[in-house]
Amino acid sequence: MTEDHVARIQQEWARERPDVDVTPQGVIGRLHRLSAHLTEQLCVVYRRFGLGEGEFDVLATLRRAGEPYERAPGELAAFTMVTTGAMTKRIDRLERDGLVTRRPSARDGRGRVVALTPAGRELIDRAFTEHMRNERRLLDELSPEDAAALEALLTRWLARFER
Amino acid sequence: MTEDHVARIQQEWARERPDVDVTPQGVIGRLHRLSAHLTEQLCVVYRRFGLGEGEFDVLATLRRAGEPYERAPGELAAFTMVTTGAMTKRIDRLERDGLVTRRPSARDGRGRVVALTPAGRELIDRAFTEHMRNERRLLDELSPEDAAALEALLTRWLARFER
DNA sequence: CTAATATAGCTTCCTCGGAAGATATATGCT
DNA sequence: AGCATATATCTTCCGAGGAAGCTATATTAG
Repeated sequence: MTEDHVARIQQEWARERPDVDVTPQGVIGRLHRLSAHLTEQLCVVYRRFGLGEGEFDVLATLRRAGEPYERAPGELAAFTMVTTGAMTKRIDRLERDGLVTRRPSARDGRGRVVALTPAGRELIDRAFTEHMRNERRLLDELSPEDAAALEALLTRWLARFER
Repeated sequence: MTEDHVARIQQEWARERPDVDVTPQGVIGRLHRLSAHLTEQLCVVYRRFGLGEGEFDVLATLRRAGEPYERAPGELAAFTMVTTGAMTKRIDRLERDGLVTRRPSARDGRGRVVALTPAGRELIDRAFTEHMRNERRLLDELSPEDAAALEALLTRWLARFER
């Protein structure tokens, strides 16, 4: 009852490798598993709209940019933490499905501008509403106090990586 | 200073979609990004030993099983949260590199037994020591109090998914 | 005992993303 | 201006995992 999967792993390591301190696993291992479970649940909603996680992320990034819903591929790659090569392929799929367009940049001859189509905007608006409903459902497994405390801790740790 | 990447995303959504409550992003978005950063850092150590994340996980699971360091492929798949098809291929690679062996199960004609070789055991013992040093380094970005509080919260939330 | 079903592992095909390099354009130095 | 370097995107090739189906063995119902 009181011991979860990660606790059992730690006990096994304590028996097999008593010379190694495995307490960091208690945080990092659980964070890793929790993230996997959450991602899996989020993908259920993405799939309902015919999207993968990558495509959803791109559409959402364009949508929240505001009118006229445009970004450079490089910006999209940086925001969504993938390489530019991966971004090219995400945009390829979205373009094929008529959700975004790609045109040369007026300012920079090397650059491209990716823009939401009306269909893309309509889809991401519906999908995002559902997505946030889904995140709310998952987060409601925690009390509001726990959620607030968790957010503060994650923010502090994350700041060490993102600057 | 006080606003991070996720906070900026939330502000943009608040402007573009004031009808949607995006507060869950504050927790789930940060958890997701943090997990990505941590995984990236952990992979640096795996790579130093010629391993990917998947192979490391398999070797570690076998190692902490204790003598004689054996598991069924299906158990390994369940423990490490991948499909049995993915596990087959991980074992293929490890077998090719001489780190594990595969033999038929004596009890169940359908089953196989995957076992660490001496080379596999030696490698994972060295890699695991380094791995925990690495996790310690990453966790030390937080104060001990914060780390303990975070572990408690993650444990509570994770329990909702793993039973 | 036989037939039906369940289970374990593997195979095939597909999607996705990373790494490295190619191409075109931009920028900075002299 | 002219050349070297930096930048933005795309291309190619490869590695890893998922989904679905295959095969062999085990288990259960009748």
